[in-house]
This record gives sequence, structure tokens and C-alpha cells, in this order.
Amino acid sequence: MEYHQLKKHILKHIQITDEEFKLYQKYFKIQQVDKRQFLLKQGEYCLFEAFVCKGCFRVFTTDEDGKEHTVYFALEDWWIVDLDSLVNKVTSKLSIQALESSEVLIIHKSDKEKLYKESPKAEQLFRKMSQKAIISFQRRIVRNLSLKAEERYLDFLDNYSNIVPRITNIQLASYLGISHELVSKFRKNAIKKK
Amino acid sequence: MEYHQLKKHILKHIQITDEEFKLYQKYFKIQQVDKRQFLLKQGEYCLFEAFVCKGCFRVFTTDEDGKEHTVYFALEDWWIVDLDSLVNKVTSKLSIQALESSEVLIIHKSDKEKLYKESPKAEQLFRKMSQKAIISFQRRIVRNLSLKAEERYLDFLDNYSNIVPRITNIQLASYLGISHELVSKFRKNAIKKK
DNA sequence: CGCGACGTTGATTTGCCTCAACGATTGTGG
DNA sequence: CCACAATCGTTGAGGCAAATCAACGTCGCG
Repeated sequence: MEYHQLKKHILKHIQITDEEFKLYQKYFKIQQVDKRQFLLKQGEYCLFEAFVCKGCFRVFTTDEDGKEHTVYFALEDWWIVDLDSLVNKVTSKLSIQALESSEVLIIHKSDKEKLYKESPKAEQLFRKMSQKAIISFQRRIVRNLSLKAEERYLDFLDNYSNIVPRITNIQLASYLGISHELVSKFRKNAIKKK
Repeated sequence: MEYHQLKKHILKHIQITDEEFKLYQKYFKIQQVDKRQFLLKQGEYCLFEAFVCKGCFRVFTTDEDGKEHTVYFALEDWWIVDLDSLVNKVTSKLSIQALESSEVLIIHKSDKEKLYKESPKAEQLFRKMSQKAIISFQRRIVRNLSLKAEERYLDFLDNYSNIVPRITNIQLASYLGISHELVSKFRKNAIKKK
């Protein structure tokens, strides 16, 4: 079941045979993640990459003042990883936490290397997924530069309406880069105007 | 000469033979770009990807109010492209302009597809480059969320000291997301403290 | 030389943060 | 299952960082 979901996801990017998919099945392990459980804690080394089958995650960093800043949310069919830590072999500046009881397919760094060797198409898969990630980060940077706080809030409601009901105002605020009190005020505005 | 630079760059990511590099040489064309000339204008379709051999580019978007917002600067050995437009076949929200008299190696979208077919290692190359791009965008998002304006300015001086002398205060401001007057004040502060 | 883009500086305004108080909701242990 | 704590959401007051506006000096270029 979980593997079927991964397969469906992969097929959106590349064509692979049932035979080839067995390799993926071999390297990806199912893992349950409790609500509030961490898949990665700031300061650790990220040695995995994970595909979200079910649930919701938050990828964030905590600064010196103890403030949290959300890099992104990951729902079903998203991937979670701290690439900086994985690729550059440095300790992670990010934490990854489940916001709900969740389920992931997890692949260890070394198995991912094996996969690249055994299934060269995996290169293409991860290239295409990386390109999608770049596009979405790039869009976010543009929005952060060009929109005011309230516009960013409304934009999030429009574009990520599926995420909104699954996160708190505080978490949303830490993604938008504003205080949660302000989110509350914007929400009030939005309801009034509706 | 220009091709040598590209080859050196590629060899940092993957191992290829002289033989294989000839394929790249076939598809990448040298192009001179005058100062202030646009490689891509907002509203056009991005049908290329380019490697900067010499010079300096600015990738930016212009919003409804006519304000410009810089997504990134590209010096020697960087790549310039609007992936969103290239991959999703939509008109570009970005413009790409040379800030100096420059020189690029440019590859057409369709030739890139051919290259992937003829040299599967190109998949790996672009996957690795994409990962680097993700890491740098992700770092920028974290900085934008967690640092104040002056901290972002000082951080840029530290980390991109090679870019600073090649751009104007206005362009830097449009990257940092602050007014150019503020950049001027921060600069004054920084000199005083030194 | 004169024009336009850039840089500097100060005065004023404003968007957003911080702080504080309180109600609502969720979670937990007895 | 209830009581209590903890977290979350709301609202308002006050303060501050940064934007805006304006004026002026400088530089490079046609």
C-alpha cells in the first residue's frame, strides 16, 4: 500500500518497470512516526531521505533567541530531508518534526547511493524532483521579497489551502516570517471581507 | 578556453572522459553579452540554460508597482536559467540581465534533452548542481526569516564579498529586500565600526 | 557640458513587533 | 472522567525598525 503510493509518485516523473521498482522497494523502509516525534534534530547529521505516505511534517530551524523559523511543511507525497547536512556532511541546522501521527518511507544515505548505481534512472528521478524543489523555493523567495505580510498570508491561504487546516497559527507565522498575533489579525480581516 | 572552464566546472561534479566532453562542446555555444543586455525578459519563454564564463548577471523580477526584486546574482561558474519557465513551459516571471560585458556558454532546451539521452551522466551532473542550488536557496530562506535587515547586509558582505564590488547599492537592496537608503546607512555603520 | 543614474543624509510615516491580559481548546495525570 | 496545566488564539496598547519622501552631491556617459 505505502509502496504503491511511492510507485505512483515516481511514475509521475520517470517511467520504470515493475522489475525496476523492486529495487526501490528493497531500499525504502516503512516507518511510523508519532505526533510530535522528531525525524531529525538540529545538530544531528541527516543520513536519510524520506517520502511522506501519510501525515504532516514541519521542517524548521531554531535561532539563538529560541525563535523557530519554518523552511517548509511536508504533506503526503512530499519529501523530507536536510540536503545541506546530507550532501555536505555537516550537522543539521534544521529539525524535522511530525505534526500528526504519520508514516514515511525512509531511505538511508548509503542505500540511496546504491540505488543510483543499480538504477541509473534514479538520477533522473531525483534531478526532476530537485528541479521542482528549486522552482518552489524560488517562488517563495520572490513572494517574500515582493509581498507585504498580509499579502503573503492571503497567498498562502490560496496556494496551500490543504496545509492550513493542519497547522497552528504559530507554525504558519513562523513560515511567513511574521508574529502569530499578526496572523490572527489577518485571519479576522479575511473572514470579515468574505 | 571557455570550454576548458566549463569542463573544469563539470569535473568538480562528475567524472567524464575527453570523448564524452565533446558532446557537451557540441551543444554549448559561446555567446557574448553586452553590459545591460538581457538574456531573458519577463514574459518570454525561457528556452535555454547558460553557464557564465565571464561577467556578472542579475536574475530579478519586476512587480506591479515597478519594483525590482533580485532572486540571485551569477558570476563566473554560475548557471543562469528560469527553471520555472523552462520546465513548466510558462512565460517567465524573471528577467536576466548582464551587469557587465559578459560571456556565456548557452545550451538550448532541446539540445539539453539530447545531451541527457547521449550522455546519461549529464543527469547526475544536473542533479548535483540542482542540489547545490536547493541548499543555497534554503539557506537564504532561513537567513531571510531569522535575520534583521542589518544582519542580512553584514552576512552578505561576509559571504559574497566577491559580488559586492560588482553591483550597485540599489541592486544589493533589491536582493536583501530592503530600501537602498537603508543599505547606504548600514554601509556607513560598517565603515565606522571597522 | 548636461543629463540621468547612483549614493547620502535627514525628517516623517507606517507596518509590524513586543508585551500583556484573557478566553478557548487541547492534553494529561490523578 | 474530571481537574488542572499547557498550548493556542484573540485583542489592544505602545514602541521601534524600516519604508517613504525629499533634497542634494557625485559620478559616468552620450
